[in-house]
Amino acid sequence: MDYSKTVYLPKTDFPMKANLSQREPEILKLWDKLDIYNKILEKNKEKPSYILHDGPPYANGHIHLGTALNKILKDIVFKYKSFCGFYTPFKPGWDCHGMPIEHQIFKEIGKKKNEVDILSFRKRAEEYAIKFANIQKQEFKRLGVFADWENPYLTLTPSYESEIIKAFGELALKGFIYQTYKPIYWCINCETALAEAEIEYYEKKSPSIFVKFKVIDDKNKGLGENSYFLIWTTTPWTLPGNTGIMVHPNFKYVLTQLNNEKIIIAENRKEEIEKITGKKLNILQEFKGNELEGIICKNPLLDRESKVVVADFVSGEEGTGCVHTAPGHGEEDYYIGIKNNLPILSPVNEKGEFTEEIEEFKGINVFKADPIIIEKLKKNDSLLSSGEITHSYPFCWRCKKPVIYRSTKQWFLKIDHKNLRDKMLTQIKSVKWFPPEGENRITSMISLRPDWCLSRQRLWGVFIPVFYCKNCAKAVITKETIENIYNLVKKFGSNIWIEKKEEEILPESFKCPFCNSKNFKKEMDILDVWFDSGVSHLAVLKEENNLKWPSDLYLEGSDQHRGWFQTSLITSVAIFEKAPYKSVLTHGFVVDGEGRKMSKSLGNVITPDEIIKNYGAEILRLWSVFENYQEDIRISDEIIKNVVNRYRVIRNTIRFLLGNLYDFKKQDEIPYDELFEVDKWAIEKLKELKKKVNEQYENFSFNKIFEEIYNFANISLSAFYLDYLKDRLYTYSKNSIERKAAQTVLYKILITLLPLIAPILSFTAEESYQFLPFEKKESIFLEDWPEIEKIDNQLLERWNKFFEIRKIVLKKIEEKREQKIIGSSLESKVIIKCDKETTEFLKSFYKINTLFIVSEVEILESENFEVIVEKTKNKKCQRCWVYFPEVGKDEKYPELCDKCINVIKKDGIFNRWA
RNA sequence: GGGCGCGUAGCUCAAGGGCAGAGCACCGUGCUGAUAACGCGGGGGCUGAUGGUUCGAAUCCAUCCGCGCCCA
Repeated sequence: MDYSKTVYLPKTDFPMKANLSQREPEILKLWDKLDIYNKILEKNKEKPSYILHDGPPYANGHIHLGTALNKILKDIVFKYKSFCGFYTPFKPGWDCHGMPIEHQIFKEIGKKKNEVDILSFRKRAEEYAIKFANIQKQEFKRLGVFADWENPYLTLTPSYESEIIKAFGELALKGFIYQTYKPIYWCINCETALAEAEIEYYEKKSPSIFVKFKVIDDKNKGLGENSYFLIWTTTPWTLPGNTGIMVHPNFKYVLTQLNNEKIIIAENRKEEIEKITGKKLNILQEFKGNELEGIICKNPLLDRESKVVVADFVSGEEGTGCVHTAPGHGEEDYYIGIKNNLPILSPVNEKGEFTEEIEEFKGINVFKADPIIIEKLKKNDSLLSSGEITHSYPFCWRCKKPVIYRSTKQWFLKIDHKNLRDKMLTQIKSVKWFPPEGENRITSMISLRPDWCLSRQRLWGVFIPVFYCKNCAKAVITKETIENIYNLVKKFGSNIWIEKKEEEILPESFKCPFCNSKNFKKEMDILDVWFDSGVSHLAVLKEENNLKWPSDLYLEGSDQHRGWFQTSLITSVAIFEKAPYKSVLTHGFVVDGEGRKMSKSLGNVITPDEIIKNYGAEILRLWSVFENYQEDIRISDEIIKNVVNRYRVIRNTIRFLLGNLYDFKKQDEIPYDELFEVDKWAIEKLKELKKKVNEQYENFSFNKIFEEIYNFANISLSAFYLDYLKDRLYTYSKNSIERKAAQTVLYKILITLLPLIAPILSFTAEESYQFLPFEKKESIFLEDWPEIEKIDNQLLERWNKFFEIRKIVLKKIEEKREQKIIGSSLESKVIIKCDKETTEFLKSFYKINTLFIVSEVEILESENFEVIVEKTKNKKCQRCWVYFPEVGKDEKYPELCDKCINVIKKDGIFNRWA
């Protein structure tokens, strides 16, 4: 007869096939209906808070794998901390101003910066940013991320913008803000500043000249009369702005004889210079670059000094090793100039003409000045050689004309004011960095960073709230002006700066504090967009948002060491003398299967959307913790397949647990002491898992969390405990201690496992929670985190010894299987020969044959250890499939063993769904 | 070019001076009462390269190569 109807097989509607891309939207609806985010907050509202402050992604384009990864990791932290009972409001944000959006709008409308109406342009930019913030919001929600989606922070709202004004004002009043010249890309045709993104590089023909700078003070280096530094340049027009000569501190320089003059060049450039001059250069003296530092030369065009300074980026590949330095006409020149106190000149106006600063060339276009300058150098015998060169040169993206570096006045935040740099370095030490290398990284960046240039000659951003007195030309920023602007911006937004005239933005009858004049001109530069997000801790972490300052955690990509971590720290320490975060976690970048970054040109871009459509957001969530996120995180078809595989194993284990609990009620629970020893082993393994997983959540070691859970499900459960338990679950009497004890353990495992996986596998945890066949809450996320319990290590040790022997037994069984002597392991009889101690050890295990899943075990005392497997001579019980000697002896049930006969008598024949 | 980091099996990760390991994938196989599931067994490595320190190096040192982030 068919006894399969008489065994208690698993039963559940929880499907084996996940079908995630269809099922997830259903679960999202459930969460929406429950208003799960607010329910979680409600549950913990009296508890201590844990504030994870969301770094705002840029509101441009769709989310990509990097932003998805970032938000998923934040969501995992949010869910874990809320499970642990913290009050965890999470306010998401978007960065809305700045160049990328501005650039995009210019592309769409096909106009130049000085051709547009500022207000309508800004309106368009605003619409664009809001549109993409909303798109990304939907995309983040689809990932199963819980957040206060209805109340995000946008950096373009009046309330946020007014906080930017306030922060700038505080910094200014504390003396951190100053104004000075800095070179920027400038198009003299469009008469506008250009950002890096607006530059295109093309080949250009330029003059190539070698120029002598006469030494006027050799600082006792013994150079003697008629010594010259030889420099090379392709932009003769920048020579009037020259205030220095850079040499490499470690290069070898030589003083050489050329005709009746002495020329200093790098030794390894000598041959090249000999070619150009056609003369052999005899070495008179040698120097290391840093020995030349401080020597004073004379600018060959004007009566101005030019100081020798060292810079380790000086090239040994071209030129003379002595580099003409005009701090007003180049980025590197500028930083070197600042470092060495070289004057930063800006003798060129917006049309690209020399100003009265260089009387001789006043009104002359810089490019047209080149031949004039070359001619003058030739006349005063400063020109060694002159030629032409074709090289890569920056051009304007709009008019395609060559651009120049031009210095304009810009606003800066002084990093060394009031010991800000040192204070930041101290604060960095008090912050916990995950991984710890992050501390080192940001420390070295802060130690070296230059002052922060806050000015941008752009349209899409918050205006720098400064006025210039038309009478005395001084910049004016006072407590009163800031307060007035703050109130106006809070009410009307930053457009007010354009919409209103100066006198309407200034406090009533405001007078210049320097000269009492009443005529002002407002600053038209905007703030660096990094300033916007850099003050988010001020604008967002406020009581009115139920948040608090400082935050507990910032969690962003490792590029933010230079970006947001740093800008936030600067504003925070400058204003409050304290870091805005207690800990900072960084993750690496998403790269392809070969470790290369994703780019359109490489064609290796994978989008979150593809993964969601093909596999489900759950797979993306699992991928996010699958690898060590502290390094680069790879993604490829193979990796995704791997992730999917592991997902299936976890899902199936949950399904097996659910299926075997269909008739279990909480009151059936068997107390720990009455459980079988193997059940206690499973409980101890579960405790061990809880402890490890908890530690790893605390350390944010997400990939280890999943590995632990996976190994538990796969190795402890699937490969041993569950396999072993089938006999007890399926074949013992419905309400027997064997069966109820087993179910007790499965129940405990399941209700522990679901919270442990829920922060990561949120969809699956919720889905399976809804299938629990007993009383429960509305959502898994309203459950409590499993309590950590003391582990019985002695018991685990004892069982480790058992597993060593089991491994040998399994190997021997496999040998017999290969020899086609047995198929199912239940066909085998295991004979273990071993010493007295081991004999006693093995005999102490209850029904050890069931632990090996074999029918018979014989333990014999012997000097040598040996395991023998043979085919059992017993007959197979048709109900429990175990081979017993008594099978065939009962008249009524000749196919069954004694145990099964008793079960049938007790439970009845057709008992399966009873 | 500089700073920080990474490089161990096809993939994801361990081992941090003492026999190079796990899971997945792969191959073989069992079961048919987790069945698009589950069990068991197996093969697979010049630890990115070269040189050094050491009785002994995946591990420590140097150089190089490749990759990522940031900066120039």
